[in-house]
Amino acid sequence: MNTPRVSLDQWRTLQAVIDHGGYAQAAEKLHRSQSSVSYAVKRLQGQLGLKLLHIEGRNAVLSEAGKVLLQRSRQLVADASAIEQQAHHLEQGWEAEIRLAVEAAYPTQYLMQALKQFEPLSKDTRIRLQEVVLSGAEDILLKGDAELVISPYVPQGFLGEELIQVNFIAVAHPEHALHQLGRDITTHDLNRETHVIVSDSGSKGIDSGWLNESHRWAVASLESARKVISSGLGYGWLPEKEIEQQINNHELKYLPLKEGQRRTGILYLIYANPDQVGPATRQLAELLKQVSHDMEA
Amino acid sequence: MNTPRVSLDQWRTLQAVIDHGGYAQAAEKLHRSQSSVSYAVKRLQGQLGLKLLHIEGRNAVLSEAGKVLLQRSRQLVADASAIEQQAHHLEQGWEAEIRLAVEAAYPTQYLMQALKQFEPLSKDTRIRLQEVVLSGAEDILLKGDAELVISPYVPQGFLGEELIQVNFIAVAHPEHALHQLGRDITTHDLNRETHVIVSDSGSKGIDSGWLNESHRWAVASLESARKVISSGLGYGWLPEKEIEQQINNHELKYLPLKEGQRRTGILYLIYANPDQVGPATRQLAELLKQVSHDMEA
DNA sequence: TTTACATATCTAATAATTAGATATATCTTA
DNA sequence: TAAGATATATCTAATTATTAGATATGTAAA
Repeated sequence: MNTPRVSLDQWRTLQAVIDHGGYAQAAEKLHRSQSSVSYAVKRLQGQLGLKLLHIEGRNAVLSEAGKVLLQRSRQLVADASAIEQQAHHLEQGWEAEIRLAVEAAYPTQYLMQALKQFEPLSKDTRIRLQEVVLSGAEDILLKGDAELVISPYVPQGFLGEELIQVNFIAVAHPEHALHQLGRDITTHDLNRETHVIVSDSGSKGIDSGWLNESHRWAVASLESARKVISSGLGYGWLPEKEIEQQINNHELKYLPLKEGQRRTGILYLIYANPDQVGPATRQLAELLKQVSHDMEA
Repeated sequence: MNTPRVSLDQWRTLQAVIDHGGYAQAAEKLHRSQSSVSYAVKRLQGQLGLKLLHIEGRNAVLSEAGKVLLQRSRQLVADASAIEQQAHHLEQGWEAEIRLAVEAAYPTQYLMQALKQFEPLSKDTRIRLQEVVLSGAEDILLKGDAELVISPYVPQGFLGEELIQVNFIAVAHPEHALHQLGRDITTHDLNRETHVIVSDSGSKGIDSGWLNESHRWAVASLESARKVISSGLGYGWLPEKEIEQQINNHELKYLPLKEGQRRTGILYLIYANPDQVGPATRQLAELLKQVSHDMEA
C-alpha cells in the first residue's frame, strides 16, 4: 500500500485558501501567518508535482486539477473528522454495534420507525438485526448473541418489560375451502384442513400451534408462513399488523371462527445484560418502547 | 467544520503496529525507531482520549474501540493515497471527466462494453454520458459540450471516423393493423397508418422520417419511440440491435415491406477538439472503435 | 503615479518528531 | 525460580519541519 505524502493539514490549508478567498484571509482564519500558509500550499503542490492554483491578478484561481482534487480532499478531511468524532462517542461508551433480535411478530413498521428515529442519534453505531421466532430469542439471550431482544417469553433470570400486545388472527386465502362454507367455522372444520404454524427457530421446541390437528405444516419464518397461506395451501394465525397489506390485496381473508379467531400474545423487551447497558442500547430501547406505546394509543 | 487533530501519519503508524504485530516490527517496516512509533501511538491515543490498544503479554491487542477506528482509518488512509494517485494522473494529462454524447441508435450493449473495459483503465476519470438524436450531436460539437461524440453526421469542419453501420428496421406491434393484411406491405398501406419518428433533439431540424405521410408522431427519444410503437400506436424504423429483446418478446414484429424494410446509416466517432485530445479520451475512443469493430465481425 | 492590497521568499525562532540509550515488563526455558 | 530473550515505555539530545516576522515583488484601483 502507498503511504500518503500530503498531510491532512496541507489539504485543510488549501481548502481555507479557497474558502476565504486568499492566503492572507486563510491565514487569519487558521490563526497562522500568511507565510506559513504560503509555505504549506507551495509544499503541497511540490509533493503532488502539479499546480493546483495560480494567482490571477490579486486572487487565487483553481486549476482544473485543483478543482477536482480540492473536492476530493474535502471529503477526506471530513472523513478524518468523522473518525475522531466517533472516537469521542466510543470514549463516552457509545457502542460500535448493537445486536438486536426481534420476534417476527413484532410489527415491522414499528421497528422501522424506531430505527429511523435512532439513526440520527446513533453516533455511528451500527445495528445488526436478526429475526427470530419464539424460543429462538431465548437461545440468543443465553448465548449472549444480542444486546437487546424482543420476545414473547422472558427466560428465567432475565428481566423483560412489556412492549406491546400482538394480535394473531386466523386467516386463509379467500378461495380456501374454509371460506366456501358460508357459515361460521368450527374446530371440527379446522381439523380437516392444513394448519400452517411457524415452527421454532430455537432449540427448546416451543410451538405456536395450540391445537392438535393431524395436518400441520411447520415453516421456519413468518414470511414463509405468509407465503404458504397466501398461496392457498392452508390456514393459520398470523400477526394482524403484518398482514394488513395482504388483507387489502385480497391475498388473505379473516376466517369467521366461532371462537378463538383472535389470539393475543405479549412481546417483551429484554436486555441481555441489564447491569452493563451502553448508552446506544439504552437509547434504542427507549425508542422501541416509545414507538410501541405511541402506535398502540 | 471541525479540523482533524490526528494526522494521517499517526493512523498509518497504528496500522503498521497492528499489521506487523508490534511496535518494534512496525518501526522496522516504517524505517523509524521503535521509540518514534511508541511516541506516535501514545500521542494518537492522547488526542482521541481513549485507549486503542493495550499490551497483553508481549503483543499489542486492539480494544473494541480500536478495532472500529482502525478499520475506518484504513479507509481514510487509502482515500488519501487515492487522491495523490489521481493527482499523478492529472499531472500526466488524464482528464478528470470526459463528456460523451452518443446517438441513440448506437447499440447500448456496445457502449456498455466499451465503458466496462474503460473503467479499470480510467484512472478516476468520470464519464458524463448524454444521449442525443440526430443533429443534437452537431449542436453539442459546436458548443463544445462534449469531448467525444457518436453521430450519424460529421458537421463541417470536424473529422469523423466511421464506427459502425446501423440497421434501422421497420417494425410494429404484432397486433398492429399492418400485420393483419396477410401480404406484403406497400407505401400506400403505410400512408394510412401513423408513422412514429424520432424527432430531432438539436436545433437544425433534420428529421429521420423520409416519407411524407400525413400521420406522423414525433417523439423525443428512441426509448419513447420504442414504447409508442410497442404499445401498438404506430409503426416506425428502429435500430435493429436496440429492439432484439422486443422482437423476442413479441412486443414488436418486423413489417414485411416490399422495399425499404431495412435502412442503414453510418455512425461516426468525432473528437470535438482533435488538436488537444487527452489520454483518457483517446483511450475511450480506441475502446469504442475496437468494440464496434469486434462486434461487427 | 501613487496607494492599497496581495503573494513570494528569506532568515531566525519555535515546535514537533525522531533516534539513541536505558529502564521496565513479560514470556520461555532451563 | 532465575536467567535470557523479546518487547514496550520513557528520558534526553539531536534533527527536522513548521511557523512568524521582515521585506521584496507584483497587480489593480484611484
